Amino acid sequence: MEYSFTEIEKKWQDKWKAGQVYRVKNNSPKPKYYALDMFPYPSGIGLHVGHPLGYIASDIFARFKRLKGFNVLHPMGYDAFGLPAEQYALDHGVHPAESTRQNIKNFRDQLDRIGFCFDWSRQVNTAEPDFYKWTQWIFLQLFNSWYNRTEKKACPIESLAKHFETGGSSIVSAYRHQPEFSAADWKGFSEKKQQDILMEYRLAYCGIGEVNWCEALGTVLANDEVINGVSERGGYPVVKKKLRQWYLRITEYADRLLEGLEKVEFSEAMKEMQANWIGKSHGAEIDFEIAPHPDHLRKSTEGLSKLRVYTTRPDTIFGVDFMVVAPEHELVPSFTTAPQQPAVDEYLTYVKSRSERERIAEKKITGCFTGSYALNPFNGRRIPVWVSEYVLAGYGTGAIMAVPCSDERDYKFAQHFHIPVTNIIGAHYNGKEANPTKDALLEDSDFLNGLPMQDAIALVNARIESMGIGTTRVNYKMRDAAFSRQRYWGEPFPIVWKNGIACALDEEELPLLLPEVKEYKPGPDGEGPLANIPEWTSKHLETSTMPGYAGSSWYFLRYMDPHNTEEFCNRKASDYWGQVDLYIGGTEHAVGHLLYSRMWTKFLFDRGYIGFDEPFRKLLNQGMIQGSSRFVYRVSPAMFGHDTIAMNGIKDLPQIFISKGIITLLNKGDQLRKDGPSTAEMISEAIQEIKKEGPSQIEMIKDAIQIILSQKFPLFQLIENVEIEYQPLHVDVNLVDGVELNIGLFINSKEEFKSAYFILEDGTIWPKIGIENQLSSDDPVPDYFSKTLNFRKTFSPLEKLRSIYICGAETEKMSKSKFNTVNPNELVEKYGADTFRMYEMFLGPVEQSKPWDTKGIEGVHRFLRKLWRLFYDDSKGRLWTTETASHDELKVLHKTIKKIDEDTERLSFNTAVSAMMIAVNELGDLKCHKKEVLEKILILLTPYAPHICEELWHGLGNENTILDAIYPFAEQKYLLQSEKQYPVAINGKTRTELNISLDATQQQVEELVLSDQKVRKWLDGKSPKKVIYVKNKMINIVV
RNA sequence: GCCCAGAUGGCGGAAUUGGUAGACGCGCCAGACUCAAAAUCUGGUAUUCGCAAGGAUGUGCAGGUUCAAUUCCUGUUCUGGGCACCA
Repeated sequence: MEYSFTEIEKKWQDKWKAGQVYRVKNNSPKPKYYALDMFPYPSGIGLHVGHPLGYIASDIFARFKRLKGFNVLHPMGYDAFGLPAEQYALDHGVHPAESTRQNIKNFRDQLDRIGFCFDWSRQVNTAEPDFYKWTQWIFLQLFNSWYNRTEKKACPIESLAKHFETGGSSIVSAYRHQPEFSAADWKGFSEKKQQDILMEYRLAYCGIGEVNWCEALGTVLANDEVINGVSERGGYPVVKKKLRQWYLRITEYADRLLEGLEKVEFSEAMKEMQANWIGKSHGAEIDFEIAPHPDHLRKSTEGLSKLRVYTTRPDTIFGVDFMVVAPEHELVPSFTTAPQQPAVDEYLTYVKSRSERERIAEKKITGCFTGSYALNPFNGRRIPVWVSEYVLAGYGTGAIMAVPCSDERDYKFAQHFHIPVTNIIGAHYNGKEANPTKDALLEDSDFLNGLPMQDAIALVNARIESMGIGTTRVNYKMRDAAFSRQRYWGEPFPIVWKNGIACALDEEELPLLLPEVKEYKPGPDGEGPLANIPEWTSKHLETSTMPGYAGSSWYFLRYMDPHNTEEFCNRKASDYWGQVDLYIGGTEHAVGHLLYSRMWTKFLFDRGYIGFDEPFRKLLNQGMIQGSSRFVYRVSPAMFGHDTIAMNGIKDLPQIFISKGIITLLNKGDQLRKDGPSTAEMISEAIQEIKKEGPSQIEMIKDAIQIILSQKFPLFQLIENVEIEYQPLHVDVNLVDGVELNIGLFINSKEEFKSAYFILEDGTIWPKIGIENQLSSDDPVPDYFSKTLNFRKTFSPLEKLRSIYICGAETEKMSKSKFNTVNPNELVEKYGADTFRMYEMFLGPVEQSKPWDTKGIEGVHRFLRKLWRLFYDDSKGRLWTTETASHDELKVLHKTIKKIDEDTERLSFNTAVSAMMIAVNELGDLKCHKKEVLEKILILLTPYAPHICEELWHGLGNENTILDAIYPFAEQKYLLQSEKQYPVAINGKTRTELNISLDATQQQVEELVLSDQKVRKWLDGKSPKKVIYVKNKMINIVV
């Protein structure tokens, strides 16, 4: 009996499907476990091998937990709204719903082949009305809530209105409305005014924000779509534009999002990233008077008398050498003096064309003096006020006091514009770079002189407060989340505008369906495509749609109760399932999706809709699988001369490809030099060699090209004295084995490659032509080729020179255009789903990024066949027996149980797979075919390779499914050992090994060790200073 | 630029708490079986010196702490991810 995986996998997938074995109920006497994947965006490219990495991990864990007696929720769905579908619609006129449906079908088909244990009856799709109805509903709850800072929770907006009626704005602690108003004021306000005020308090509110505006495309662009200040599509100019936008007041949750990190099992790196994103800082806002200037009288002087800055280092106030305001700062126009006007205007125009990313990342220092001076409140010193793009309007007050001696960016700015630096930290400042220390004793700092900076902070804060020129302040780097998109393919806002007031639709009116459109072009004035629909605009419905992260902020709750038409999720269901116990997905969601979903969860908790306020108990970040692209190097037609090409037409150009090693050689090793010093050294030596003979070697390559041309392409000729030129072309990785090109596949892959010629790694030509044709295998290699061979040997002494074509390799993001995507379907067809699953796990730790490489998959496949052969022989049939297992066999079994159990539990799947291989190897060596042992091995393996295990399980005579087998436990008696082979080191270097009983005492060990022959030899008569004996680890003798 | 992570043989990786560096797999080499191939099996495989026994070196780079460092600390280089409208 052979292991015919195709048959077996089909058989069990069908049976499992028919038996609905993965259905899970919302009640069970078993403890619950919720294992969740970040659901995919169903892109048109389909699933590539990177996607299933996390899914396989969660699938293994879900199956593992089920075997261990849990009621496991393991669902899957689609995050179906998104830009690519809309872009596809724009380009091809296909409705996003249609292309998305297609893509989902394709995804589902691909997923099914891998044999996941998803409960598909719970599938969600964020773009389906029965799902987004509830996204809209939750949005309305946010819209109808405000954040009560006293109670530290979200409360209904009606309660806020009541507060205003009774006590005005000052009795609530909340996001603060300016200016304050009394209860009487409130009652006197018009409805519009009241609503405008309430809007500012809502957790989902409408405001004005800046967007990347591309006039030519008539649309708003994501930062992602802007490259070097122009649109990615078309390369049109992009400027900032102010637009009305919806926001989520996530900043009100900043502290709770920060504190919540202590309650969850995220990696420290992840917590740090989130904490940095939230960016809580303690500092002070300080007012600086602006020195009067004749120009100021000319302009409106309102608000001009002072400039408010935010600083985390008030202690450095005597080191302020200049002020910087953001280009968008509202006071820039009034600060600018007449002589500086042209320069400032020019600068502002420049900044307007810059994306925020560029502004922060650019190493180039830019800025412009406004002409105004601020006055240091403590000593009246005149401080020039500059405007620069490195200060962002959205953070703090949009203005900073620059202290070049203690801040790196301020220092570089001062250097660049020749602003003198005041040193207030004495020897801590070396005059060459800023020192952000907090430990220095302050100098030249008036009343702070001699104080440690650390202590001065409080003193300055007290002083500014008593002077009434400032206040301490907690600030967050995090900004409110922009929640609207000027796009079509997203959830419509359930909002109607009546006389400029945003009104919520009634719950009965949900879902507000996304209407059909004829075109997906943007609407007028930066509005979305919905603004092009008269029936929509005539109802005064909001024309923006919600962003991609709306649906993904709560989808994990919907899985708990996916078909509920009355509620987004019944409280009983969410109480039963509770938090996601294990959430698996990529780090790229570290600060987006994970923060938003955490906020939504906290909000729903505040309003009593769910009973927990952190969605994910434990997070595992899977690494990104990168594509490893392969290149072939085509001799550039330019070498044959443009005239010749024009004469012969472009179609039938000779296709000549040069192998990588020779290309490297032509590059004089530049590429390989990067590989590391040892290789680099080696290469540089080789280069020296090559240089001696270099020109003639290059001539040889040219000769080879000339031979091909003259014999096969007589119309072409090499230009005299031409340099060798070549073009790297991406070659489909599926045509390459490792780095060796499969020439046969390659030439058949494209019409133009049919008559290609290859100069191979050893310098020979394929197909064989010219002089080689006249040689029999016994003839000596002609001089020309032997020279080439020698020359290649000096270049790369480690490599075997062979007659093969070696491709160039580079690691890049997987993408269709780079031909480096690998479709799991092909691998599943060739090796089976079980092999594919195990191979993805065997690649390395789940959380580690790595380039994809298929070449090791054979090993895993071999392992499964080896396992099969413990049960059946290909010709003899059944091997397994019901004999009683020996002690050695049981030792292997129980050691393996312990290892697999522990490794799976700690999500170390790659080492579990290798432990499995060791077990099968050892059982093979022991010729163990005993059911008693094999049956338990199958249970250990079934989470990883469910199909083969189910088949063999039934082969052993079991009637029930292995899915619900009882997980074996490791018995101590087979694991205990009485002695251990200790490594014995002398001065830290291992010199020998000794078998010593595990319960030996220090003294016994010392005696044993020191009497050992080898040890004595190494001691060489000297007496040891110390013998270190670490039980169960090692022994070290210090001489 | 800022934040986070990573770097170990020809390759993917192992070493869970500072304690034998290179488990397991790929590749490669040699052998067995075979008319041959595939499949399978056996042995070898970090580098270097050595016939061998054995020695030296070795976890990106430069230092440090320690009886002992892939692991901890300082600095540094390179690669990957994120940086707010891609998902």
